[in-house]
Amino acid sequence: MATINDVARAAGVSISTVSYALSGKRAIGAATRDRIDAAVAQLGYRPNAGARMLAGSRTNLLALSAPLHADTYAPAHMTFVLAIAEAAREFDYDTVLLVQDEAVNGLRRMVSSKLVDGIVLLDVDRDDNRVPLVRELDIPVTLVGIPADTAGLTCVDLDFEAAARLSVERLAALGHRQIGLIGHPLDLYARGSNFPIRFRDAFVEAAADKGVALHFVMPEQEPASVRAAVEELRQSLPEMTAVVLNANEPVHTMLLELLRSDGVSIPNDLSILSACSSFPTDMLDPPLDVIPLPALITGRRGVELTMHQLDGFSEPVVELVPPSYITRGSTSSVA
Amino acid sequence: MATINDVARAAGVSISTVSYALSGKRAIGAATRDRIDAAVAQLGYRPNAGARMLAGSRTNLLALSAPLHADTYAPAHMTFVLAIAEAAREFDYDTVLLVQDEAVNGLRRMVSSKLVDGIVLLDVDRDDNRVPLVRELDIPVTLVGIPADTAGLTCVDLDFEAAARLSVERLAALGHRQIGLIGHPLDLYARGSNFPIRFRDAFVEAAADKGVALHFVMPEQEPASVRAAVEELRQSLPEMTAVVLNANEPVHTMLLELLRSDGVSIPNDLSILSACSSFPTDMLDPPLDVIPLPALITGRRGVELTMHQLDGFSEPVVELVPPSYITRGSTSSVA
DNA sequence: CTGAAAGCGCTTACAG
DNA sequence: CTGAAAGCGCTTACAG
Repeated sequence: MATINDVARAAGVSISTVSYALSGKRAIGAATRDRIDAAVAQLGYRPNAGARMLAGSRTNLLALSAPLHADTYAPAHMTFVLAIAEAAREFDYDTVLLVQDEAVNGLRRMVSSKLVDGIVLLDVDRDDNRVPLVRELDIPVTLVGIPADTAGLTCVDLDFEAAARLSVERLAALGHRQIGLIGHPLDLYARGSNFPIRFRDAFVEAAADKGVALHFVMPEQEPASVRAAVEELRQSLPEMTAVVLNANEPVHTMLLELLRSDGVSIPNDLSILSACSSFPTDMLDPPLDVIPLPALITGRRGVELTMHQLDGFSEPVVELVPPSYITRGSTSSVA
Repeated sequence: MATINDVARAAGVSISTVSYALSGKRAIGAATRDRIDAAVAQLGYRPNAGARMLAGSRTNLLALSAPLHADTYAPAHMTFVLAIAEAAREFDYDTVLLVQDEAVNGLRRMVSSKLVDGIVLLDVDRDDNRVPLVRELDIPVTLVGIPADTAGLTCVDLDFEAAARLSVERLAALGHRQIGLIGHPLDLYARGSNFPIRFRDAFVEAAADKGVALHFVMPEQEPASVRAAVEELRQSLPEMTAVVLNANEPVHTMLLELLRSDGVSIPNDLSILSACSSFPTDMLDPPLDVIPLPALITGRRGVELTMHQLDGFSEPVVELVPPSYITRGSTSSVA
């Protein structure tokens, strides 16, 4: 493998000139630059990562802490991981993946061995055990997700509270007075999971504000449980005209299948809105109105905020991405 | 951050002694070792990753090439990624994640910058564009999955052919003479995806061997498509008494839901076997007999084979993990 | 616009 | 059992 010495020799310059030509950190004569570029291309030279880390101030490596809980929904999770790894590449960074219980130890290891320049945390719980560690770490960190106490932290996430309000407001404006809310499985809330709780609480509040009757169910991801949940909604809200889903894709499919076999027509008999979904709802039958969870946007933003910190921009911020509403014809006004 | 010099000074020894004490590469006096350990603990010393990479022969970093196709099934994929990242940790390795179109360029970058000691490839197609590159790379590589031409490559995967034969043999032994096979969506086969094709071809062959009538369908992951597939099976095989699923979890759920609403009793009316599934089939209703796709085993084995190569063990091998059959009561003999 | 040289923090022969 | 020292391949003041 060619080294910077080989390139310097081939181009007839010193290694510092090669280094500067490659980093662009000082002006280089056109002829010199051409000779260097040619030598680099011909030798297939690529700087040695270890040497660069040791001599320079950057490792060009980013740690992605992605602990996976038993109840982690893989597709959404994968979208975030992808978004972050790809965004990192745009800044010429590679991503070191930290999983599972390695969460806290792994972060410590990354930092004290100076392997990475920054960290992005995924899957942040309200009361996340990585947060205390992150506070004392002297390295750029961004949380994708909002813990209970954000003091001193840089965070980014969809504005779930605004998404919940938007859900209620849209349906209330269409005349709906009884709305069923289908949430995630119970244990997610019990564990202190982040966004399901934020969404639920804001939804309850917005419903109260708008004078909308609300019932909340948390089915498991299986047909029988979804069926029972729908029954419960019908019992509690005899005049229910709309359902909001803050749930995973399989629950959507099961619900639509169930309504179909019950002969329920959407949106004539029932309006349906999918809230904070990371999967495409236009593939469903029928396609559903949706307030997307923009994993690509928040994931990428997590990387950008980390890079900003690397550039010395270090004021902690909590960035909330405003929700958007996409119409697919699954809601209508009450007759 | 403490360096090896700080530790050496605190322990009253030379840095080489510290280095050897930490690596265990030569004998150290008990008293000396104690002083070094104490200094390391007190200073919170951890070797600088860049310096280690540059001076040593190992980077302790493994590249995981995990391109995600549009039709990648996230849960199975995530299980592999997890298995590999965790197995790597057991060898004191961290994992650099390479995604998407970065596939080929990313590998090149890893190798020429000497960032990683080895590579594991996931999601290997029959005719994978990473394979030619990997052949010319002078670094340990293991493919999890078997490409069409394995010359010179180290690969590991479930023995899908054996799994297909095992499926047919078990059902044939129970007296089933007409078996429906529900595969993955059509485009997977069209794209030259790896294991679905291997499974299908071996299944067809084994069925012929056993004199079993077979019909093969490839539904999309939606209720209507699964329903149509089942109809097609019933048309083609009027005496069908068993169905084998080589499909993703949602298709399982949809099929069982559909059979339930049709009043089909399992296994009395129909035997069902889930083949090469990476998710737990005992959570289904009813639980299904399964030949598991042991992602944890093959993923971990992929890492182990890479480590073997690092230790100088470099004969290319194709390791096929033998399938196992787990009974859950969803199959029975034909009356 | 370019070069000589120090130094980043380790590992590992070489010596004793 | 331990140490002094070379060297890994870069980056970046320091000089000119």
